Amino acid sequence: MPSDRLRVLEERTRYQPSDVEPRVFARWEDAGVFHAEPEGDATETFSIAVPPPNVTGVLHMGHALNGSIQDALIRLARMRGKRAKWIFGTDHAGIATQVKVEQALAEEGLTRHDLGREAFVERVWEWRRDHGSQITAQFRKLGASLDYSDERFTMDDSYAAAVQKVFVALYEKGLIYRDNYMVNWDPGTGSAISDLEVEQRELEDVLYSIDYPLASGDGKVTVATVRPETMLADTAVAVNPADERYRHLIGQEAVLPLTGRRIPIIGDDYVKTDFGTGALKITPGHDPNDFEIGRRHGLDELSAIGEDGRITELGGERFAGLTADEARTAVVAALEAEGLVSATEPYVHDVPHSHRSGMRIEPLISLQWFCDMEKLAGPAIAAVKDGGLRFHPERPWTGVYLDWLENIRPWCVSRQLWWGHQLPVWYRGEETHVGAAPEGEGWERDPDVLDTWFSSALWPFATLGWPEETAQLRAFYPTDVLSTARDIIFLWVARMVMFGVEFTGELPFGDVAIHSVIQAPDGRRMSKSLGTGIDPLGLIEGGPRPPVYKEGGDFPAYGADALRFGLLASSSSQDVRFNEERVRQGRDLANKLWNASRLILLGVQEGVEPSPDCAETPEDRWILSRLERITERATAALDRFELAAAALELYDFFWSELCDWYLELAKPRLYAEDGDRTAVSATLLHCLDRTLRLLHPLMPHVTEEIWSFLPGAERGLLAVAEWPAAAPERIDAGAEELLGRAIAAITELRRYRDDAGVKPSAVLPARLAADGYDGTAAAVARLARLELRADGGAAAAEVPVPGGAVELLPSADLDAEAAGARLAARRDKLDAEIARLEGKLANERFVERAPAEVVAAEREKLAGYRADRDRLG
RNA sequence: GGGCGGUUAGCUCAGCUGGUAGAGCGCCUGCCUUACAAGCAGGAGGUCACUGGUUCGACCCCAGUACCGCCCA
Repeated sequence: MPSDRLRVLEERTRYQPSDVEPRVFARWEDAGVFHAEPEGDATETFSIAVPPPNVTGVLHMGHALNGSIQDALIRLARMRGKRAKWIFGTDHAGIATQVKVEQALAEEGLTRHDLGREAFVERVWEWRRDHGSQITAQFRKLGASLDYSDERFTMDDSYAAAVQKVFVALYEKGLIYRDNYMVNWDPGTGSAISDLEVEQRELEDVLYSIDYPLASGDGKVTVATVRPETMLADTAVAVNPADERYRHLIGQEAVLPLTGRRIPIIGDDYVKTDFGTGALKITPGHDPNDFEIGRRHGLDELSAIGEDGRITELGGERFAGLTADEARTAVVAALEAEGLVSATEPYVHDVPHSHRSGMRIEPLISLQWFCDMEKLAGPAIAAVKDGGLRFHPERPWTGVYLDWLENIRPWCVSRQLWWGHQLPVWYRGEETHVGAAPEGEGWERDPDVLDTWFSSALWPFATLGWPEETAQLRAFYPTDVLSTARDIIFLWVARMVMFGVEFTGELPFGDVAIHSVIQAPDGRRMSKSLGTGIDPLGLIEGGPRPPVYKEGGDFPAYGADALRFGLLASSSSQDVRFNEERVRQGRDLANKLWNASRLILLGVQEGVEPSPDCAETPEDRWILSRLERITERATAALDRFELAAAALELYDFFWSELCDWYLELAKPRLYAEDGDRTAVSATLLHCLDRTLRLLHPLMPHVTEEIWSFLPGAERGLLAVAEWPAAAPERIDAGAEELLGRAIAAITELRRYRDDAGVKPSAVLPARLAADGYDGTAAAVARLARLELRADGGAAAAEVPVPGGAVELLPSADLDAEAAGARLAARRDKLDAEIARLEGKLANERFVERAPAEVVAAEREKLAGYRADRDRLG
């Protein structure tokens, strides 16, 4: 009779995550297991700084996967007895948040300019108060053991102080400077954005060939361009000095149509002779490549398009004030009127677009603040080369990281936004002051804010109180691991490393775990705007399938453990398509765990506690041996950041070895009415205890819940139970060999029965004529449904098994003829194998050159096949 | 233009330092066998993209080709 404590186990034949998960999570939080004090014994610490999610964001599949990975690592460390802190917080996400609040304002018919800067920023803070905790709640639903009691925000006062200190320090070192430089102007947000926020999109444009008359009056030079409207700001024509057609023109001048301006014809290797006409109009003010060429040749930098996206006074009365698009039409018309457009052709090319607003980038020369990254990159490169910083998997990400750093470009860090860290820069006339607000009259603060990524580059140490020498900083910095997707290597990883080394003198983390980007099931990018996004909460709690699923219907409530398992099991170094089946596999695993636990916990002898020292049969020794092997393998996989391998190997062990074989083998002893069931009970409980520990980092809720039913003295929470150390001395090769035979024999016999059409319930009389079944014969007989006898006369059929055969005796349930087809097929297969091996072994070169153990193994295989073949007759 | 990755069962993906390929789902046959039908037993299904090379032996190493994808310019 189960005690009251176990009643729920008896009643529930299906595991219900929705009942369990919130309850278990509350237990962890109430016990304070997520919080790590920086003080205490000198035991080891372990920390991970969560890549801060956008404060206004919602949990997406990337968060869910990354959260599952980090949580597994943190939980593993916690179980190892380390003071494990998963640093929690959110990012103010300048552009994204500002856009969101502006959209809300728009619904009231307002713009941020109606409110003014101060009121607008206050509005954003309000928004943050109202919506900022959403993603926190979602991380909790995932079971993430973040230290929620110690939350950071990149706009906290202390964090802002850190940002300012970094800015000022870099400025004083000359690494931050103000310059007129070409930037990616995003007309959508009205701000400059960094190179990393630009994405290339393929677009069909028209390539125009335009004639520029030579100033000498003697002929013309024809240039090709997709942006004719920028010609108003042309300051040169360039040709390749190696180009025979044009070489003689270098040094001459052309007359810029519509304006009459005379511009030089220059020679530059950049010009491709086989593209377009081989002559290039140079517009340093509106094209990044032209900008570089312009600087090389000392050309003027004119702006025909302003920050408002309209033609400047450079366009004269005819064009000034037009949008760039309108100007294109007008300029082409004007050129055509003068007969200067000599050709047009469709042209498909990559065009930069804002990752933020989706609008086409307008390259402009603009006065911005830049960070010179070259000096900072040196130590970041060295960190990888001297092994202090390790990527997992090493390839190809180490190379990607190094390539970027080795070709690093200045970083435009100012943004024309209101929400963010306003630059600590003041101007008065020609004076510039950088730092705290200056004394005196007439200073005006630079209205721009810093790129959000500038502040997130400080995340691993600013969250711990830097620049103050806090206890937290001492205990938890450097952090141990940064886990993220490949698309964030430059945005976060590299910059965190650069700033970490520069300001703390230490790498912010030693290991970088790069995980898959999860694509939509149809292979496209997962994105809300494409309608290809899948909400992780919909999988945890159930809900309608999003539009990517044509078949529609609802997701069942798979639960957080199922989602975690599914994501971890399908994540590798490659990008992967989201696979609902893996989540289902996770749910099935949770259910199987629940039910295996029911079998064990409701079946064991009362008062017995888990113990690995009670083996009394070969199968006991076998499962204890297997348990040590999986412990070793799973631990190694986790330590190598191979979460998928850990998940799948644990699944395999639990399902295919523990459940399919050991539980079945143990049942007779477990159910025995008389006698002492201590040994089998203790061993079963030990198997369960160990399995729960091993699976806990991956599936924390279900394992914690089952843990609470394990017998024994006050066990405490699984979340802080000890991670098992592998005990190699329990590996028992003899038992593994013995059970390997038994399992193979049972499988062989079942196959025979099935092929011979024997009723599943029939128990066949049989005689064992094989060696190596000491202590397992009874189990073989039971699981293959045989009744073993010593006599019985002539066999009706022989089934080859390792070490010999099982002779099936005549009985009403056995129609030996029915197995004929199968036997014939098996003979054929054996004949083919024998022929193949004979051929291989007859090859002198193989016998001579292959390692002796390989040859011996092949010989042994051949002998085995021949013996089986003989038995089949 | 430069670089990186992929191509393995119907689908989604594993496959460690070369020794005749695996999982989940799907499919077929049987099972309500007292933990689990979200289950159990058995089965079918693969010229590992293509072409050469190295090797006793290649999914794995090398060279090239095709297609798909990503990053950088």
